[in-house]
Amino acid sequence: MAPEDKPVTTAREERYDAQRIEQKWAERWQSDPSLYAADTHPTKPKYYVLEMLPYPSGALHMGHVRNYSIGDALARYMWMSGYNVLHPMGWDSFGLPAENAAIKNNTPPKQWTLANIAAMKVQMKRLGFAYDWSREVTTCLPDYYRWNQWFFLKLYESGLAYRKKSKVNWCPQCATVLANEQVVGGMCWRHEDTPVEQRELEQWFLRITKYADELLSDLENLPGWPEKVRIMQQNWIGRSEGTLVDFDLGGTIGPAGSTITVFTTRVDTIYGATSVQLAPEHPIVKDMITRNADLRAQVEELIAEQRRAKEAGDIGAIEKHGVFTGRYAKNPFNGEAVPVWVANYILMDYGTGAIMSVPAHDERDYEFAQKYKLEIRLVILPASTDPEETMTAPPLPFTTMDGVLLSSGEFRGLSCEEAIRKMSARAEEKGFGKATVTFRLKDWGISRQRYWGTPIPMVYCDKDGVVPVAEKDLPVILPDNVPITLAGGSPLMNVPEFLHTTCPKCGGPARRETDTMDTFVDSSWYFYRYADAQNDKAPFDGAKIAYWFPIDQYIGGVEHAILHLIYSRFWTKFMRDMGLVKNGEPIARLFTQGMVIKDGAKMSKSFGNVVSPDEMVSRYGADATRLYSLFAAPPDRDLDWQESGIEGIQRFLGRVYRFYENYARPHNPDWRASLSAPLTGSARQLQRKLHQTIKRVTDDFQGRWHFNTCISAVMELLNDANRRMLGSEDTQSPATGALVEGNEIPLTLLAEVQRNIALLLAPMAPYLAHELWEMTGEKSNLLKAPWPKYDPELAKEEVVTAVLMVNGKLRSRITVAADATDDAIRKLALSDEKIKRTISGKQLTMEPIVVHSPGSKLVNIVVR
RNA sequence: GCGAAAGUGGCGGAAUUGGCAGACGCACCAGACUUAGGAUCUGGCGGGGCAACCCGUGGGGGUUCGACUCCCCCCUUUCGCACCA
Repeated sequence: MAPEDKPVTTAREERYDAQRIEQKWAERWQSDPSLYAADTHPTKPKYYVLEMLPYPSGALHMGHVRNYSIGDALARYMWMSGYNVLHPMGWDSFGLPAENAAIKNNTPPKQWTLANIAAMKVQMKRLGFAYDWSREVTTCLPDYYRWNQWFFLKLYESGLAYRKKSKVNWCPQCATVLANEQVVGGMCWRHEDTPVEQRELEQWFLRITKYADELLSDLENLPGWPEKVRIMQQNWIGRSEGTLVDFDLGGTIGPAGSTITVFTTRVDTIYGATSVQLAPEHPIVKDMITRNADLRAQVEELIAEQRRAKEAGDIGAIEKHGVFTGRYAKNPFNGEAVPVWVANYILMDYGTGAIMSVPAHDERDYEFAQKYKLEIRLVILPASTDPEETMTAPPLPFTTMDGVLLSSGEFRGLSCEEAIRKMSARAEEKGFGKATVTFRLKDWGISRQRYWGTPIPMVYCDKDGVVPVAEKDLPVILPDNVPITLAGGSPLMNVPEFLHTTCPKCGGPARRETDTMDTFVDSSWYFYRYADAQNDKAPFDGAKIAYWFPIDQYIGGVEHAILHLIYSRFWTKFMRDMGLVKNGEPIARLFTQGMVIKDGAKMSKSFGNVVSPDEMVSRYGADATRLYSLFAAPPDRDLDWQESGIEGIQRFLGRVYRFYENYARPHNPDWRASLSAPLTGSARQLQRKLHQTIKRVTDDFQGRWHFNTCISAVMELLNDANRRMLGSEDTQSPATGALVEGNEIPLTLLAEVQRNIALLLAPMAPYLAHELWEMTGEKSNLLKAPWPKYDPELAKEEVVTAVLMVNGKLRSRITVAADATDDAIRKLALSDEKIKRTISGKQLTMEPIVVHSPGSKLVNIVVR
């Protein structure tokens, strides 16, 4: 090797300076706004990768960084794999915190929000996330929310938006109504200590229940969704097949009528019904108790009790109470009159708010009947019961469907399943009931008595009633400079210029709806807007949706499993029925990442364990921050943030950098030459390691997304390469790091290793990877450089370690050829000195077992 | 109560299909280079034992030549649902 071919050795003091490198590349990237733009005339296959858009609270937190690091790694990998990638970002920017900030700082919500967006965008750019900012969506701006209003009009036209007075959830802290989905264990989803109250209000609802069946059944078509999320949605929808049965009260009681309709999933047990139980808030109860002050007081106590339990979040645990109303209702199947009770364990908002009580075959009814000494009547015999021994009935209650009806008139002897079918049919035929399906899912109440949201585009006219705003008059602009208070009703009521308008129908004076929309409306379709963000004629162009949808990969926290993700699915189905889109589901694959925790608790202000991304970036760099968030845990698990861990990653990046610094020789003509002759010895081993590493990283990007193991694979490769480059101790001073004469690693191989490490790190640590790419003399843009391919032949081992076991215990190891036959391996194993010692004096009980696994072999010798 | 996931060194975590338990990193220990080291490099690092060896993946049983991995029972933690008729 000629002296000038010796690698340029730089001073060891030349350290990895993340700030310098990241500054340099950030400037280059930002000078080209089209760098991350999706191709609008695509010839390549598409890939739409999306991370949940943030609420612009003012600063990113580590959960965001983790979320976006995963998404960005995937987007960059897909670019390198030759896809036309759509990777957008936006702001879920309506919502209460802006109003709270307005009160606190005396800053208008708009100003506060837009300033936060600007600040967070700077953070995102500093972190190097590759977003197509030309498609940015900001939900609080009229060019977005006008389409919320447009959709609302379409929903109204289709009868899917309606107004109704009803009991609604009210958070006194937020001073607004909440959707059912926003009530968590009786508490407000934003204020975990604030019990939700019930208020009677006139509200706008979206008829999500129209799609209840489809929302449920289509879960089957989402194999790319986590099982957990599908189950949560399934439970939330809560489909339940059953029967409605009318129990006659023998004369009209009051305005609410003369019958009680009960809902049951087990009509087969109806001959065992010994009472009817009503929810305390059932309308007919009022009519039953008007003349009895004592009864009235007791029922009021039941209502209060239920409310308290609901607010405490432990409904389900309260002790069962009830009162007898003095009335009887007739069971239409056997004509028997059973007592009517009011009980605190009956919920008004499920089924009909009335049940038939069958103590022998329902645990709750059993408990209640025991307490109040109501009759318990066995009407099902489990199939396992011996008919000869009917006297020894099984312990009550039992709820098995695997049984036969007993004492049930003409239905006696039928199986439960058959009985349910026949009895439902009978009820319908005789006109006292029918088979039915109920859902737990309720319509989505979207009215909010708040300022910072999309105005609902409706007008109230004394002459024409409720009138929608004309499409051409959209958007209904949310006025600026509105005084914000948390007292009484929407702040918009106090803005005369907004409130007073003219009726779109008659032109007479009218007033506007002053409630605004739930912010979950904004996020129900925002991802469609990314496909056509500049469109001012329509929310989007259908052809563009047809190309990009469904979203190939959506990434976010599991806390949105129900709220956002069920609303989004509903919105898509509605748009499909409008003919606006062709897909019935918005998201093909969903990934829910784990939380970021520290010191055993979720990072939160209240716990005081928040780590600021800005601080991490300025201390360790964006690459280290991102890479650590990928390295510390598999992405679906919780991540335990440890400062020392990110230091380790920073050291690793420093080692990578020095590996290029120390061995950089872009002037060598051999540098870019490809390897020709087959390698041997140490070089061959390094080459093998390289190809194995490419395989491991590629497999993970395509499969499990265990970036932690990807990164460790690259670490191993680097360690291996460094060791081999340093050579043996006697010829090499570790301090200088210079290549030495006689080193077995050809420069072409070294160059190949360096090129590939840059490629493998490109999705996860983009700044450094770009710098390294340049250091190797590459001129092309790493962002779209082809992802490396491994050669299975080169990855293959030629000799492998065979593990020798005796009776399943490790005893020795030998090296054998990778293609050695089982017999040859057995022979070698049995002649191994250690093995001979271990098995001397014992008998082989069977032929030694030989196992081939990738990269190794195993022999188990069974002796006695 | 129901459902789901998890439990592996001092710590984060690896072991992709039943086949070398502890990869990789952190922390720690020793050494090198140094005026210095919170830089860098080298080596060590589950427990016990001088050693041959023995023990070890929450606990107990089982299947198997072989179990972190499969089956049964139990314990703990986290999450979701919770009187849904």
